[in-house]
Amino acid sequence: MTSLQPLLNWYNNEKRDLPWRNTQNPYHIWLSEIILQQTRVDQGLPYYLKFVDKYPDIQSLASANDDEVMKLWQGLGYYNRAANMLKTARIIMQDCNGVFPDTYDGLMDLKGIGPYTAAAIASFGFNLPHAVVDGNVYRVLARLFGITEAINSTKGKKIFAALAQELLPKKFAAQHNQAIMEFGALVCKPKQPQCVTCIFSHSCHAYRNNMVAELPVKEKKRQPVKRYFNYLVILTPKKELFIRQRNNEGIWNGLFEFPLIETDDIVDAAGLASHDVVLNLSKVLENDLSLMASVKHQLTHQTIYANFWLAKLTVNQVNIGADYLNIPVEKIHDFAVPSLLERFINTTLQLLEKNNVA
DNA sequence: AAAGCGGGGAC
DNA sequence: GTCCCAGCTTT
Repeated sequence: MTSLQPLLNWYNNEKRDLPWRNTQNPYHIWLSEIILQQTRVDQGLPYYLKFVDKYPDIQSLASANDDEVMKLWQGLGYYNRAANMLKTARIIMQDCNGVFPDTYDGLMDLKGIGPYTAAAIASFGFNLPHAVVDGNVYRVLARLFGITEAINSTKGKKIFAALAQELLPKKFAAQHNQAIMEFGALVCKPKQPQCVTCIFSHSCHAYRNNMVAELPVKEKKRQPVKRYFNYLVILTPKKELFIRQRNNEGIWNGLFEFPLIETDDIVDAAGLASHDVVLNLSKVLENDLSLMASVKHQLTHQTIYANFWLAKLTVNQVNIGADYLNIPVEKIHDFAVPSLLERFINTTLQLLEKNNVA
């Protein structure tokens, strides 16, 4: 295996029709690449269409409202991507006259753009000879060449980056980069790769040596931690509730949520009574806190057990802190919230409203 | 070098 | 349940 020459022909015959292909508009390419970071094409596609429609150029994005962008990003995950995208759009407007940098190094200076995305924009947008190395490329090269170095080790990253660059046909950088990623997504898949009909089956090191299932090698990750969230759904007589924007550099940064009490273990209503927010409410509660829903939510590195507690008040005004917003129940749909809350809002809270129990 | 960051699809 | 996806930032 010394050349990936058959790849371009395969790509021309088998490629999917995707809206960010066959354009050299750096803004559109950048937008698609940010959205697709650690995100499947099927999942990212509707978001790409929404963003292009609402923000057709970098100027419209740069002048957008932060919370509005976050709302459009809701459900896609890795929310710092949206914040960094907005920062970068504004920097390009202010410092670069609205024109995207057209060099790899210039792109690398921007927030949210790393080695992969810089190579992608450089090749797709400007046809510069920089090889992309994403999850697909790691897998394809590891198998074709039988590389057992871990793809998430420093040494491994260097080896794969150098090999990818060496294999790049410099006159066809954009096509080749698209092709190898598409090949990884459609043929050389993580599970059940299509080895029998693969164009490289005669030369693939992993296939010839029965190592396909073992490659690529990845150093193991740690165990998810368990967290226990208690959300207070505080309802006033005139049907308003309280939310707050997360601003702690942790998960869901920039999203909104109900008042949250995090505990070290599962607690009941009595176990919440000693916390400040509940103490502040205690004199104006219509009943004790009642459990509305109990939900398990799996993130990559955290397992969140969330309980939603209904706190019906006898008064409309209550002082639980300056950073809380007091909004009519139906306005919750205007705010970007974690998927965990979105599901609760569209099920349990919706029922509560409909039955007019509130 | 290692940790942290989402959500969903495939198996 | 596990794995992984057009990765990047921070420490």
